[in-house]
Amino acid sequence: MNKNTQAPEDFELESFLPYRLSLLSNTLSEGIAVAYRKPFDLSVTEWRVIAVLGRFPGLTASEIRLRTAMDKVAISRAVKRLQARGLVERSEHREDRRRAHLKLSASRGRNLFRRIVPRALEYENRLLSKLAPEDQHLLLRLVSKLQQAADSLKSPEG
Amino acid sequence: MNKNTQAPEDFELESFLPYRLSLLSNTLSEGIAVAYRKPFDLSVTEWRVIAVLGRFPGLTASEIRLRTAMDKVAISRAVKRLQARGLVERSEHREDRRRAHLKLSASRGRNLFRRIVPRALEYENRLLSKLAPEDQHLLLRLVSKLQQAADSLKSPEG
DNA sequence: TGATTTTAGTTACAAATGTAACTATAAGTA
DNA sequence: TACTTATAGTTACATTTGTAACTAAAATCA
Repeated sequence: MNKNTQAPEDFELESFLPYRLSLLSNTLSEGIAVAYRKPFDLSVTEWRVIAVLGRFPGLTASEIRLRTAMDKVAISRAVKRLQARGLVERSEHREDRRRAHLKLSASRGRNLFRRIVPRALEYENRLLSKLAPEDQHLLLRLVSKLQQAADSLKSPEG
Repeated sequence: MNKNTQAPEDFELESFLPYRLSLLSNTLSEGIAVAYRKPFDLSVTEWRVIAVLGRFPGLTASEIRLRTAMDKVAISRAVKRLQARGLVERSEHREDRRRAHLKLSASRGRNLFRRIVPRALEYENRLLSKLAPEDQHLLLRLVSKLQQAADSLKSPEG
């Protein structure tokens, strides 16, 4: 399935799937940065927090973590900064004072969200439009499959 | 091609391609780390330098950069550490004293290379073996296509 | 040839990220 | 209830990574 045989001397990094996906992911990352980092001064983590809260207002930090596989420290930092910028608000949790519900602020936060999402989607669309429609579906299906496969290898005896 | 419409409120990060590829790439990264980071104390960049020099002995740092899209500072640091550990050797460039040819040391360096490559390939194989053979080909083809697409969007008016 | 610009690679500093320890609260248990 | 353990989230520190400035050598050019 790629040029690599089992002979070490023939190993080609360029054909190695983890390397290629890492490259691709970095390229896309740079690409969408144009949608949020440059114009709105947001880090990747901050954008993800905004994206998740835009869709699911009132989540706690832990719930964001469950949804995004981001680190809890990273989330804490992102929320702190977003709050300081008046983009995110926190409110008390009724029966647990350790937690806090988070949501985009009605004006600045949600406004930002509404401006970023179309840009992000536009980038994704421009990208996918370079593939034939059937390839677009295939790609997403295979990415899902591969993610499953990779996850299963993490647990003992995948 | 995914669940995202143009309505911001419906945006689902989980369906957003750049996000999914970033997740996938991170999962694979952790996965192959078992092949080189834990057992041999190598960073991703260090492993890449070793991989490239294993295949193409005598490259200069700039040539490594051209082949791998890694940053020149990152390469410089990786080479420095690998050299200190006796894994990489440098030799003078005949007609340009700014450059240096790099290669794995005959014993320790090449030895390491020969031990890592099978582990890396084994991980890749285990991963790909979870996909049907025709899906394996498809995946690699689509990754290539998408990389091309992403690259073309970087230059003015892709 | 001498002056200027480019290139290879390194060093120094700043910013981002990861890891561990910590605080506060809640839950479990005896 | 008192005591122990677990959880949510933060803070502090170490490590990694990125950016800019720098050094040395080579190439260009007048």
